Amino acid sequence: MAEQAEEQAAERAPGRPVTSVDVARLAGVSRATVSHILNHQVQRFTPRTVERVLAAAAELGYVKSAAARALALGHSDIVILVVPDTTLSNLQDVIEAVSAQLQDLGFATVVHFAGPQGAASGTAGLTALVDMLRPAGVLDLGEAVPPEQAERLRASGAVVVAEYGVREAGPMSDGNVLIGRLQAEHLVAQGYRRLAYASLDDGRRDPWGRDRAAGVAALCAELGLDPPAHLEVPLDRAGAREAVRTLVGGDGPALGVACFSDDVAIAVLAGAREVGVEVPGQVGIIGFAGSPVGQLVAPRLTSLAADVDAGVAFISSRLASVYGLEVDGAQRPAAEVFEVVQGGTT
Amino acid sequence: MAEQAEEQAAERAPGRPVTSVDVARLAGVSRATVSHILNHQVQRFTPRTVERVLAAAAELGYVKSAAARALALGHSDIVILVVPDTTLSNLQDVIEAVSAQLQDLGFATVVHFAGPQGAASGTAGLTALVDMLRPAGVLDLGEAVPPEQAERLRASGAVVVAEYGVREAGPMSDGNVLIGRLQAEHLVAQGYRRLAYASLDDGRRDPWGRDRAAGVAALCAELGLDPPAHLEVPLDRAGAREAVRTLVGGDGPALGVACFSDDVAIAVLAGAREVGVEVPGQVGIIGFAGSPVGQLVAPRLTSLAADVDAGVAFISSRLASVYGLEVDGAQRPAAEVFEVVQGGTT
DNA sequence: TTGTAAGCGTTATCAG
DNA sequence: CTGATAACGCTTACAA
Repeated sequence: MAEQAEEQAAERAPGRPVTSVDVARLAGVSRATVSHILNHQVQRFTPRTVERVLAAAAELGYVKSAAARALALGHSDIVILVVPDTTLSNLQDVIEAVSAQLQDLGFATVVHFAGPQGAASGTAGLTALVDMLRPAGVLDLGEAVPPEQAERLRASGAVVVAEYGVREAGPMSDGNVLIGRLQAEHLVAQGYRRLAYASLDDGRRDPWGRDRAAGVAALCAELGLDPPAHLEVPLDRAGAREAVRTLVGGDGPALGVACFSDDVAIAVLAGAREVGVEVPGQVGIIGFAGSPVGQLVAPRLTSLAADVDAGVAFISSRLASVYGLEVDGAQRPAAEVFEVVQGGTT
Repeated sequence: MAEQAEEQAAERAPGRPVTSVDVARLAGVSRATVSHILNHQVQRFTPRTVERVLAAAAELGYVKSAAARALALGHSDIVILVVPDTTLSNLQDVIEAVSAQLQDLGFATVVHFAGPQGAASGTAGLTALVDMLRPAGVLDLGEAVPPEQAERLRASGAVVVAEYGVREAGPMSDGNVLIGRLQAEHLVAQGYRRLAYASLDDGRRDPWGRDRAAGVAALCAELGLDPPAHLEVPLDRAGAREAVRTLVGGDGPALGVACFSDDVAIAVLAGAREVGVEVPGQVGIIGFAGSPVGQLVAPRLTSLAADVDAGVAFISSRLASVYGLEVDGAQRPAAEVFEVVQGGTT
């Protein structure tokens, strides 16, 4: 059906995009009728008219112009998903999951990559996008939108769902706290009584590290363990070596390290190898994401895998609630979303 | 200056955005004059008029409505970057590089992830997006847009820069051939007389593999070596083992493997370890991207690193030339963009 | 050198 | 039930 429609559209008007007047002509009604039927209640029209309009629209492959719609209405059905300047291993999966969920809610998603925080140009791109699209919402995956800009966007009428920052606690924050806690729980279960959190040090921002570390710290506090150390691990041998060396000084109890990602875990593993401490004997390592490459190194990584779909469901559910839409996803990530992949590093 | 302007705007008209008619009124000219001065040559107006208009615009904090502009112009300042359904390790770097470059040219970038080739939804999504946004351009990172659809989009008036496919040779294709050749040159320089190309087998598409392999093959032909074998490597232990086993049968000359990515190289390395062949003695491995994780495994990966910024500069330069903009980037990737990172696998 | 007026495609109001 | 008509804010011939 779709292919047929598109073919027809191509045959019909080479060069000019399909507009509502085309649909109106084909259906034998006025532009206003088309607009009404395509937006408001289909109820108030003759079934036959509705049928004709819908058929005509489908046949021509008609899509409302975002520009014109935004101009007339003041806002569009588009949601801008802002990706922070952060190293995210399974970024593609996350984006696809969010897009799919928003699509089910009737929103069209466009993804915008925020540049490095400093660059003035970075926020300019998003501003231009918001000005043009008047989006139904701006979803910030993690501190990509600075507070003052968020305010400016709200002033422009955009619904900014950016509660994921460290600044105000929200589901995103909760989710990351949970991740840290689950990693810590595994380490404790494996017998490690001294914990640490390892974040990534690669020049990019890390909006989630603090929450993850907080999750680890919370468990330590509950169990009466020492507060976890925090180390920043760069993805290179020398840096990893130094980072590990700072922690495995004396001959205290074995150290369990919860890592920001599998890449960081691999770095810690490399650092441990360089320093000459035994894994998992003296140091235990658990990564995050359960990425394939983690299973290819020796020894295989222990990692906390996440169900991406379920894990990001709450993001779209937030927007849905703003617009009063029904949604089946949970309001915040639960432990069932995660699962430990047992490797050889714990 | 900017803050001042915004404050004034806020004070002046709470609620309603500043339009060009406001500027015109304040400057004592017509809307047309404002538009002319703000867009075209400032030359053709009285310095005093120009001054007044500019001052008025600044004072009110006026910003052109992108929606209205798009509507009048027929297209927006938005560029859609289409990412193929491919596993790209440094995808984020590539996207950010392209975004930054386009931003400098005055475009706002949105990223569209093309679904699996078969899925009708994937191409339909892009079509809908193009119809909605009327983008200034559609940039295809690699065979994400099938030829028929590209034609259809062009018919809709979109500027499609999608010459990167294998179908028609272009800068992108050249670049990938070059990558394969440079990898092969390194392997040959290290003494390997039997080459192979290893692509990634993960269910996603691989738009660049053919060109990379062609680059390897070309060098082999020039040097009178046997044509390179081609193996598909999945990112898991068992699969990697099998892939390696098929190639290192007898006791022929040492085999040099040029890999699609560092992840694939790590998989080949793992496979070799499992099969029990020596690296770099019996098998030499060179990855691609020079990713950090490649330097953290043991032995360290030899890899062909790429300067992402320079490597993708030609993409934005293509669009710039279409719009007659000045750009300093080269028209196609050159060898200087790449550099071999010597590790322990060759 | 500057102004007038006709669109661009959609939505909302108000008649018929 | 359906259809004119008027915005929305900007660009751009064309006229003065």
